[in-house]
Order: sequence, then C-alpha cells, then structure tokens
Amino acid sequence: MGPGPTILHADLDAFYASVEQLLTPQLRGRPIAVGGSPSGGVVLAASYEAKAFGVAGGMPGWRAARLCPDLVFVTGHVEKYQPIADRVMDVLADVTPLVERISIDEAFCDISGAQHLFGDAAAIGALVRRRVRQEVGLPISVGAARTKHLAKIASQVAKPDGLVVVPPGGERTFLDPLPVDLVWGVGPVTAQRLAARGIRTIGDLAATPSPVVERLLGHAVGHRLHAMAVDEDPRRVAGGRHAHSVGAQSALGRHRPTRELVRATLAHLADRVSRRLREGGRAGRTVTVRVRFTAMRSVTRSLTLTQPVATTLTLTEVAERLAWSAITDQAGAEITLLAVSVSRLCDQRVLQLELDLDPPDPWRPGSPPGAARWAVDASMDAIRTRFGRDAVGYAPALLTHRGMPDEFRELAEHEV
DNA sequence: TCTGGGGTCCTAGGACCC
DNA sequence: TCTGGGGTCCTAGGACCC
Repeated sequence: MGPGPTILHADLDAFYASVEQLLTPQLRGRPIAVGGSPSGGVVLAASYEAKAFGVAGGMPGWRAARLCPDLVFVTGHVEKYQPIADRVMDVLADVTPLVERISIDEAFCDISGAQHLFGDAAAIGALVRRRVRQEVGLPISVGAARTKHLAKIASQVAKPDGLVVVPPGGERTFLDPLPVDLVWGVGPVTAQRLAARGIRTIGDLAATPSPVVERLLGHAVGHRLHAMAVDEDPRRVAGGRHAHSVGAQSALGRHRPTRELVRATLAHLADRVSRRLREGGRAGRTVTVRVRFTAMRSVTRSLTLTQPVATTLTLTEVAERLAWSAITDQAGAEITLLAVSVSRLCDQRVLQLELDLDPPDPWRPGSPPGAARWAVDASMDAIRTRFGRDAVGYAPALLTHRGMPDEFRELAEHEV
C-alpha cells in the first residue's frame, strides 16, 4: 500500500462565474455567463446552472443564448478576479510552501511535509475547502493522489464543490472506468483517434501496448498519454517557472488588410508584448506572427534574429514584414485576427551591454539605432509607471478597440 | 449566427555541419 | 562520382490547456 496521497490539486469551480454570484446575490442559483452577449463575443465562464444547459467557456455568445434562453450575461467585476484568486492561493500557502500555481484559479500542492501538522490528505483537502468557503466565499474542488496527473483527474471528478481522495492501491479501480478525455492532453482530436481504435476509457488506454499508442498519436504524445494511463507520472510540484514566450493577439472582425490597419494593430500588439518583456527584464530572438483569415484559417510566419528584441519599434517592424509575407501569400483574403509573439527568451540585462554593437537597421535606412529605441521605450515605460497605462501609447485612434478589455487580457498573462 | 486571449509542447522537413 | 549518419537550428503547422 505505501504512504498516503501527497499531492493535492485545488481548482476553483467556474471561477469567474462564482465570483459574480458571490458579489451579486441575485445571480446565485441562476444560469449566468461572464463575457459575450447574445449577439456576439465568447463566453469566458459559465455558472454550473448554465453548464447544465450545455453552456461552456469559449462558446460564442449567440450559441449559449440559444442553448439557455434564460441565461444572464454579465460583464463582470474583472478587476476583482486576480486579488480574490490570490487570497485562495494564500490559503494553500498556509498549508505548504510547495505550491505550483498553473493558472489564475488552480494549483498543485505537495503536502508530504505538512501532514504532521494538518493530518492526512483527506483532512487537508477538507481544511482547504472549508477555509476557502469561509474566508473567500467560493466553492473549490480538491483532488488528492500520489501523482499530479491523478490528483488533477480526481479534482475534475470531484467537481462541483467536492473532494476526492484516491487511496494508494486504489488507482486502477479509480482510473479504469473514466473516459479517456479526462487524461491531461487528450482533446477532441486525440479522443476521436483513440475511439476509432475502440479506446474509450483510461482502462482501455492502459491496456493498449505503448508502441501501439505511439504509432497512433506520434511518439511523444503517445508515450506520455500511455504513461499517464498506467499511472506513471514522474512530475514533481515545482514553483516559479519562467514563461518561454510572450505574446498578444487581437481579433479584428472581417477586414481587407490595409497598410494602416495592419500597422496600427501590430504596433499596438508589439507595444503590449515588448512592454511586458521589459517589465520582466527579458528579450527574445524569435518573432512569430499569426494571421487568421476567414473560416478560422491561420497562417504563421516566424523569424529568428541574431540579436534578441525587446523594443516596440523593432518588434513592430519585424512583425509587419512577417505579416505581409503571410497576407500576400493569401492574395485577396480578408483577415480576422493578428497575433505577435516573441520566444527564445533570454535575460535582457545581457543585452544592455551590446547596445553599441547594434547595427543600423537594414530595412529602414535612417531609422533610430538600437540605443535610441531603448531610450524611447524607457521613457514611455516611465510615463506609464507614473501616470497610468494609457497615458501614452503607440496605438492610433483608428483602432476601434472592439476586442477584450485589458483587464481580461491581464488575467491570462503568465509570469514573464 | 460565425467563434477571445494567454500560453505549452510536438512533428516534419530542410539547411547546414562534422 | 556518389556516398553515411548524427546533431543542431530554423520554420510552419497543429493539438491542447486555462
């Protein structure tokens, strides 16, 4: 049998929607959607009352409204989400310092060193749930098991507002009957491929030889999913990881791509990305642009530079060239989204020493050399720090800001 | 009635080097 | 003249997660 479960996965239930129901008592017990509207946009989160009708996050608002005629759309107290979620994480940190937050509303905890203080996994799970309910006012589900993967599945099974502990030795009994798409990394496409081979439960997957799964899904994915199905998950709980990429995107509606629209949008996105890079003391060598055309058709173009970038102007120029390379390849097509991302990140401080070596920009003779670009960004950053984010910006007024408010964007940002 | 925004990881093919 | 095999880097696309 061995020792008891040592990993907890704690996951707030329908987080944004639960916060709205907490703040506005009239919304409690009612089907609500945060974000979107009956005429457009997407639903960011749905309350359990709405989920009962099939409403889900990521769903277009019009479809949600059709599924659930009484659905209440709320804009949300977006600015409250981060501080409230942070308070929940503080509760977890009271139990153990080994907390790995994987998104705004969920985290793993290694409780192996906490049990002499607070009891076994079941006791700690109950304690966390009680404290979050009493001190924050939100429902949270907790799964406990020997591995992260199993703990995460357990918390999904526990939802809503429940606790599931997988006892050592009970792993197969727990896992085998569950649908295979509860395995982390199995989405609609993979589930369909597995179903075509008659693999529908985690038990089916575990009983299929690993090489067969690898042939079906590719080496890495097949190997990992099979390992999870047979309950071999070596991952440890680990805190504070750096992001590997920083990006921003903006949905545009349908537009013929004009120089003005593309430049204004990319300048705005490049500004968001480079500002975050500078705030994190980072820069990156690879610039990737994604252009989405109608019918959700996407094309990406990327370029790896010899020197890392973190300046708005340079990033804008590179992004513009990449975007037009994609757009001209799809002559005449309308665009619906532009995205800019920077990867192969490195520490920016190394860069500062190389300013004098920055060669003149070959694409734009006469453009400011590297040092001047750094200076421009530094003063803009300083103005924003003193007078607020919107005090100064690159984005021209022609950007009609039809996308998501910045507060929503920031919720999704990872630690740079 | 027509789909947000932030990320991670993997694959496949080609260039290039030894 | 034609030939091996491995490694690394880069690019484009795609599945998936929250």
